Amino acid sequence: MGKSKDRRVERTRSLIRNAFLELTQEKGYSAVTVQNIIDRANVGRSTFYAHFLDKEQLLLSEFKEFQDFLRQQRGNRSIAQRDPDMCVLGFGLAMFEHVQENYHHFKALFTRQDTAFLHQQMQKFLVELVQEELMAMPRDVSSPLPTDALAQFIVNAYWALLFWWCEHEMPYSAKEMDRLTYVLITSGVINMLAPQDQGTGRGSRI
Amino acid sequence: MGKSKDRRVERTRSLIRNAFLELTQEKGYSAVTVQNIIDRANVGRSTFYAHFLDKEQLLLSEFKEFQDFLRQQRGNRSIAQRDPDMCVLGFGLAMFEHVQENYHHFKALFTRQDTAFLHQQMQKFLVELVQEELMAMPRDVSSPLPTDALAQFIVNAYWALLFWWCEHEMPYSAKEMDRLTYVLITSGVINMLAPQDQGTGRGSRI
Amino acid sequence: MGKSKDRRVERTRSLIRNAFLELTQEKGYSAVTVQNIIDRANVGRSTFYAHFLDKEQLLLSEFKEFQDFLRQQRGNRSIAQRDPDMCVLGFGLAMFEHVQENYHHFKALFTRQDTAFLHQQMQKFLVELVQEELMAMPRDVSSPLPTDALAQFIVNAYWALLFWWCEHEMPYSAKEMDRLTYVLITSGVINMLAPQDQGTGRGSRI
Amino acid sequence: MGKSKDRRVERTRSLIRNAFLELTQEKGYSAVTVQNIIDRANVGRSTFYAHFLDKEQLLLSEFKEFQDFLRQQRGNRSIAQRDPDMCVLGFGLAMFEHVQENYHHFKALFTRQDTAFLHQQMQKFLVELVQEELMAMPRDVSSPLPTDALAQFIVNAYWALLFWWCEHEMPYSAKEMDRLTYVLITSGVINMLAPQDQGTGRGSRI
DNA sequence: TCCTAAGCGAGACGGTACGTCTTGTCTTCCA
DNA sequence: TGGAAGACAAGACGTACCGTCTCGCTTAGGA
Repeated sequence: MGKSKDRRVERTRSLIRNAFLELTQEKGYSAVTVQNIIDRANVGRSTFYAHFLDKEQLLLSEFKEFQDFLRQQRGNRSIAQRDPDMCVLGFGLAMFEHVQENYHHFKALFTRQDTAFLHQQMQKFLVELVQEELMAMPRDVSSPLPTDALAQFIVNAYWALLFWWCEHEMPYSAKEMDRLTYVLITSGVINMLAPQDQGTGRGSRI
Repeated sequence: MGKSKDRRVERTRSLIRNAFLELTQEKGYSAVTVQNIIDRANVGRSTFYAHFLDKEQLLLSEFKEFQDFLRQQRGNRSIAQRDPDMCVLGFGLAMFEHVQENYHHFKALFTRQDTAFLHQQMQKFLVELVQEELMAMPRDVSSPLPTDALAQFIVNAYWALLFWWCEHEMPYSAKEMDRLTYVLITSGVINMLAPQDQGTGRGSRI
Repeated sequence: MGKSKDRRVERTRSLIRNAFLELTQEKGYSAVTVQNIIDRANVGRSTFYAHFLDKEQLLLSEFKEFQDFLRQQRGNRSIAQRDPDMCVLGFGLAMFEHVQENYHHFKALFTRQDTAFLHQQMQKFLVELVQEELMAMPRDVSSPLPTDALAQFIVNAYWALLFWWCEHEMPYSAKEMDRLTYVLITSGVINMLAPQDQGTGRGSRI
Repeated sequence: MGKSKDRRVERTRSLIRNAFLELTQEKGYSAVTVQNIIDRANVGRSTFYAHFLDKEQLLLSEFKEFQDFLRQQRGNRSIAQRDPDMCVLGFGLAMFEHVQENYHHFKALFTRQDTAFLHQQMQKFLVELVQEELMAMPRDVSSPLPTDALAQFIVNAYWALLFWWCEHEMPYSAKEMDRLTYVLITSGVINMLAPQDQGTGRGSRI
């Protein structure tokens, strides 16, 4: 009863994804044409369109699993809660680590000025993720900024640092980056400029 | 030496820019074609290319004046320094106000998912602006993060809030937005969640 | 010897032929795709190609039996020869009658401007048929036109009238059509314009 | 005021038509792709489609002038009428001659089995031409066949002989072909088989 | 005031990539 | 294990834009 599918399907998808990955790293996302991809993958034009709506969706599909992975970090909260620092921003370390592992791929996608839709898609996803967490937290209702604005800020901070990190060939470890970002977000720039009290001793994460 | 120029030149540029503005607001940047623009402007195709390199540069040229305006805020520092809050982040209020004044234009450019290059261009510009300021500041050399990373963080924070503000039809005044962003950046999220000491009393701006 | 084949084979061929017939009548031959046929017939793609070389051959195969039927009329000559009119052009009446019986099918195949290969195939077949007959006849060797040209003329005449007949929803009986065509071919247009001697009394058919 | 058009337009159309002609003769009509044509003509794809609806219309447009030429033969009737043979079927000789002059082009278009639409288009045109003439003639209203059927017969006869002529590398002169066709049409096959009175002495053409 | 260089509209053009379509082959799976 | 189902490569199609170009017409500004 298991639908079983044709084994070729997975092979073809794989050929296409790999060809795309290679080409993206070689020439940058927007310079790659569908023709390039199918030539490299030795695949028919219609086959490409049978599997992916277009080049954009192909890229986004690559990030679906990344998103699932990040979302899954939230599931680990029961463990995370034992470590009081591992809470709302639990996805941070995982994200830095994942990017580090697939450095070449992300580098190609971050340095070029195309792929904006990717960034927006990812940020939108993260905003939702963070927002859900924020809403679940007990917090002062008189807070001046709505939750979504706050989430926007947090995600952008992470993204900015992630971007910078990639562009500069990862001068810090993933753990350090996560830590630094966390401090910036929670305690602000002050601690970065005049690190008198280092901010982190202040209590549990957020 | 006074080359005097043909008066028609300015007229033509204006026709093109207006047509472009209208169309962008109607259909979003990426849906507008050069053909659309020249039709609306009643202008020949070659005329368009005589004045602008392409559609992208046309948009960027619109932002050149915005950038000059923002850069100019730095020149006002002598005055600003009397108000200790008006320092490195002096461009903030001006930016919120400018966007507010040209709301419809910015709204079209912010809500859609195209125009990534614009955002990147603007952020790159702002990063440089902020970075210069940061470098001019006396600061602890042992600061864990390099200046450009810090600038990246600051600019992204402003941009994230600006974006959010536009998307939600400006629920706060420009002054309030600037204030909130400032607090987020300097003192972190803590103050937003549990606003016990409001953060601003902590000292002069950065 | 009668290995009975697989009954499914015949069933499948039938499904395909019927689907094809329906679709041809609905949209005209050339608008029908192999995909259309197999969808309508609930049959796999390879199944189609297992049974027919391609769409064209499928149509031609439909006409094979028609051709056999027409050729068979020559076999009836022993009877035909008693009627001196039933000779070389003996296939004529049979052809008109057959078309009349399968009017809807032929209508679809004649009115549209595709199916040229069908017409050419049929005409080629008829030309051979007629030519054989002509060659068997005792005739003046000094005849100005070669036999095949003559056969070409004769067949085209029949086909032209058949075509016209179908297009105009068969305003005459099959017998009348055969008679008229016969007269046109043998005695020419003269008799049609000024039918003084009606031409048919001139002797036996050709 | 005189439209004058761009001179390039005519040049481009010419390049395309020539490329098409060459290719058609080399590989046959249906084997020629639009890409082939524009490659050979050194012309952009969109340019092709700006000038011609598609490959089919390109071919038909080539025949428009042929049709005009044939129609024009009717205009010569005032002269024709002095020669009583030159009347309704006046287009015949002109047609055979024209085909002879452009033999290679027509050969390519007649021998292959793809171009059916061309034949039908030309026949439809000729049927109308002949029909108009027939209608203008004083004739017995009791004629058994409608004018259009008669026209169909006449045109098909001409076309059949023209086709045969081309396929066999023009074994007769254009004048002879016209004569033979004329006799077949007016007096029927009888005269071809037993050419006792050659038929032409019978009076004026039709 | 005339003349001439430039600005301009109009739009043809070569070119590139797109997403759709159909064909005939080839592989997998299932009864 | 033989035949149905359908995935696949191949490649033509017609469309949409792009940025370059060639025209003449109009018009401003210097002579």
